[in-house]
Amino acid sequence: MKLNPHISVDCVIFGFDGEKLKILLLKRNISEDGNPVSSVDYKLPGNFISDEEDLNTAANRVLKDLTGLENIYLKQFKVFGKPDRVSKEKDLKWLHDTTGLPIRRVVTVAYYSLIEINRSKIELTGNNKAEWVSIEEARELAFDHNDILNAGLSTLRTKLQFEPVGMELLPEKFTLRQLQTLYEIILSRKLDNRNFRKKVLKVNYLTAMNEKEKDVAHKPAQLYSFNKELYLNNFIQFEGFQF
Amino acid sequence: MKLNPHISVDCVIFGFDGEKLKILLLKRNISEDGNPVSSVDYKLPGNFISDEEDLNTAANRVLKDLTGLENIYLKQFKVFGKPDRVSKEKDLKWLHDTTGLPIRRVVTVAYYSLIEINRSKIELTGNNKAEWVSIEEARELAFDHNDILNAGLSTLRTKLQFEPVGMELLPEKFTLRQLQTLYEIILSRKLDNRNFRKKVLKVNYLTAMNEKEKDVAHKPAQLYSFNKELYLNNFIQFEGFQF
DNA sequence: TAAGCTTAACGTATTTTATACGCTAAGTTT
DNA sequence: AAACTTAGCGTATAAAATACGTTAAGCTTA
Repeated sequence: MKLNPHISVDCVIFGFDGEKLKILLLKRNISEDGNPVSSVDYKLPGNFISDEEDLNTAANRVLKDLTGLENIYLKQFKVFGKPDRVSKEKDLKWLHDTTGLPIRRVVTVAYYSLIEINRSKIELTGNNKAEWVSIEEARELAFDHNDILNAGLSTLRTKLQFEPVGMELLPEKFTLRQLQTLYEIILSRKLDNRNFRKKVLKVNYLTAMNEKEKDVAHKPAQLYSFNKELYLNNFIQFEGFQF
Repeated sequence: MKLNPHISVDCVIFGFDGEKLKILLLKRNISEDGNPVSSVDYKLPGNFISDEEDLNTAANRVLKDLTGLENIYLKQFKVFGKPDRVSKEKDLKWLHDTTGLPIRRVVTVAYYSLIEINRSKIELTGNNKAEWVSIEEARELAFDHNDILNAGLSTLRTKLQFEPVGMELLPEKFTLRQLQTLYEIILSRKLDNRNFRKKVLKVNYLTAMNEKEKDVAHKPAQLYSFNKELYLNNFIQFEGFQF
């Protein structure tokens, strides 16, 4: 029996809660026959794509179905396509086909997405329960999803050096401290706050709001917002903060 | 009738002849019924992949079948997958399937490759004739191959800024002048030769040979080679020349 | 209410890196 | 031997990255 190749889209969805970098995973608590499973299983959100669907459309659909959000930062970053992808027996139960056949080979187009964690209304019902998991805890994923996650994380780190993508993970109004903490966490190192501030304020696409931080036990900081249009207009090839 | 998605691998193969940046294209001179065609048609080398084949393996196979070369710089850079990819009637004749059906949708995993132009023994026979075409002349490609080519070129330019990939396009022994010319052509601007030399000689992965240029009508230059192992060992995340 | 704590916010000195440009050397061609 | 061409070394200046000092503004607590 010859099986056709199937194309799926998987998304590494990043979020930031102010302290940790997180990713949105699907947790399988209950096996298909209704019995509880002993081992906890996570997988990246994803789906097979239909013949008529554009890849980017499919990725956006996965994101919308899960979070309810649209027009979100979402970029393709790699394709995974080993034919022996499904090697472990237990992984087979994750795989469905419209024909009901098990799938021996899947080509996965991997996307990474940056979303503001509080805007997402994640789906808590159903068999696949969505959950924000911090990077350190996100190990032991199904299939080759660990590889995909690591590749996505590496892409995010690299991207951050050359394009101001950090703002996508923050609320519309944010302080420079929040931005710096985010950079520090993604890059895994401390940054000098005075130099960070200098570099960041040199660009013109950060607009100071007429507003300050509230309910903090110290001097409240100025709030800023990211002017995406202004950034895109001045964008030549690369622009961002290099640390 | 429901058609299954098909996955193909297309390669943007770059070469450098000392003066121009070129890409390896397949030229179709004769139509399928044997009559000459009026319009010249080019396409990128590529192939459909079988169910059992790894994507990278498939790309390497395309490269080897065409040039006879193995272990060549070859990197995946983007996936193209609009369902309406085949829109023009004339493009249909390029598409085959093992079943003989026309293909309505193809997902293409695009690779770019850097090869030393003189090492390739390209296949000059057969219906699809391979030809090195300079970038400026490479217009009017079949399907969405123009998009793929442009994306590949953009990837190469960006990559060059951060990793020393230029050497892949040069012979094993090369002069700094050759290297500079290559950089100038890919980046489309003149570089100061004294500063270029300073920056390039600071790295440790360029080894001076005990040999000089020959048969030139001026002072012969020192020959260098690229020590790939040394580069990869010292490689942290990015290293290269930024101009 | 004053002292102490925390983070915001501004500034300066130093080092490193990038850029601009002058000049001599070693070959070939005429 | 003079003219020509590219190789190859150096220095002076500008720009960017880094290190670090200091005051300000609000909150908490004694």
